[in-house]
Amino acid sequence: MTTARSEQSRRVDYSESTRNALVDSAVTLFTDNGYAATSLDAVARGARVTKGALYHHFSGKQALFEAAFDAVESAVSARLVQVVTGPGGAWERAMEGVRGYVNVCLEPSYQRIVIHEGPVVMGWDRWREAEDRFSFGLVRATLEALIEAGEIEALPVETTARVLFGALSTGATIIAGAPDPERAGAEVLLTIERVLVGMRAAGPR
Amino acid sequence: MTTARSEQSRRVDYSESTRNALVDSAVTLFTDNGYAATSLDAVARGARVTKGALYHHFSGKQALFEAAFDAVESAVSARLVQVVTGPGGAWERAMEGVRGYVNVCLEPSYQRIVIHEGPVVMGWDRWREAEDRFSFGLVRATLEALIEAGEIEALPVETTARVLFGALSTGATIIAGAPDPERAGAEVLLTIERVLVGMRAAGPR
DNA sequence: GTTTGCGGCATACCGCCGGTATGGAGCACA
DNA sequence: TGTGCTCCATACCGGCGGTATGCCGCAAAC
Repeated sequence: MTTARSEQSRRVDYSESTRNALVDSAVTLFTDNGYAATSLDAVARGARVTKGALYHHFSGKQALFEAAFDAVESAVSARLVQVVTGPGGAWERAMEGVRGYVNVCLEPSYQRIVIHEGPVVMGWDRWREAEDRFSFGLVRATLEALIEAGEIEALPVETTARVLFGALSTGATIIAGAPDPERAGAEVLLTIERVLVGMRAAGPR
Repeated sequence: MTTARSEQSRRVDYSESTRNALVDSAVTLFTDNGYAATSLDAVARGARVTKGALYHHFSGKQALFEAAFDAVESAVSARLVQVVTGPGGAWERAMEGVRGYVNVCLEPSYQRIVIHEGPVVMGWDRWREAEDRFSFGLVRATLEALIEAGEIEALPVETTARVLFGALSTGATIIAGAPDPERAGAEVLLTIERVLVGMRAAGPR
């Protein structure tokens, strides 16, 4: 790692590092205090720079939020892809994906920045676009795989995937806010599984 | 209606009227521009008063939002109760309730204030409490009725109701944002119905 | 009818925060 | 060694949530 990045000049190294520090600081503060209650001065302080640096790298508070959003989503998606593309049949991989996604939703950063504040801060349309490239895209792909494998009967993929995605994130929110997360997690998984099994319908295997 | 309210003094009539005007103005502006982009001066102007009046009736912006929230929810709940307590068996009433709720979710005020910004502005815990007294309470009660009538097999009511509620509101959001709401509405209803039918499971009738 | 109290609201003002304008420091390239 | 451009700091502005203060008029007390 010491001699890496030798391709680019030292100057852009510094710049990248500053930008990353700003994003990290933003993720932390947005997660802890929410978008509205987080001041840009605080974000800059957390990255040990001033607002001038922040406005050099980002056009404004919204753009900073979107950068934080992308950072969280990228990390999460990378992990989920591993789970969903593992060994086993389509059904097993899907169920494994459900478990994996619920786990992801338990992380405070994902829950607050991506699920809760994302649609409000970015606007629902833009949030929807962004989601297509990340975790929702995975849910949709998994559902398509299930249909292609004949595990569940054909249905409007886009709509079903959206509704399922909503059910999943809602479930994860329940778990995170429950007094007994262990128990709540089991119940949520059972509920989602029951829904999927119900869709298995006519001739599953 | 002319001689109504004769019990209370003219002064409190004025006060109530002012308060209602503020809430109405808040509902309109929060719906159109969202919480963050709505200034209290604008709300006051919309009610043809000043910020002094606003702060006399409400402790701050959050309290004003909650008043708007309650106003929207009250109107909606009243309508939904009519639908759910209509004639017919438990299953029919439930399906009718689903259709009714999806319709409710199509109203911009309900969608933006209650579903989208509510959890963010009020905080998820407080939003959850408030919801118990309104539309979520209805979903839960309907689900309980279904179980009691033996239409679907027993399951953890609270969790299932929450997940179902999430699926419903997500579905409504899809419809509202779809290029062809007619078609999207049909698909969402079909999806939710299929989920519920899947739960009907073992031996309903 | 006069006085007194107080609820209902307007006006003026403060501090914080998002955003902008400006300038300086240092690397790259000629 | 100039020259330009990237990267960032400093200083400042305007808007908005929130507060302090005071007036106006109804209503009860006498």
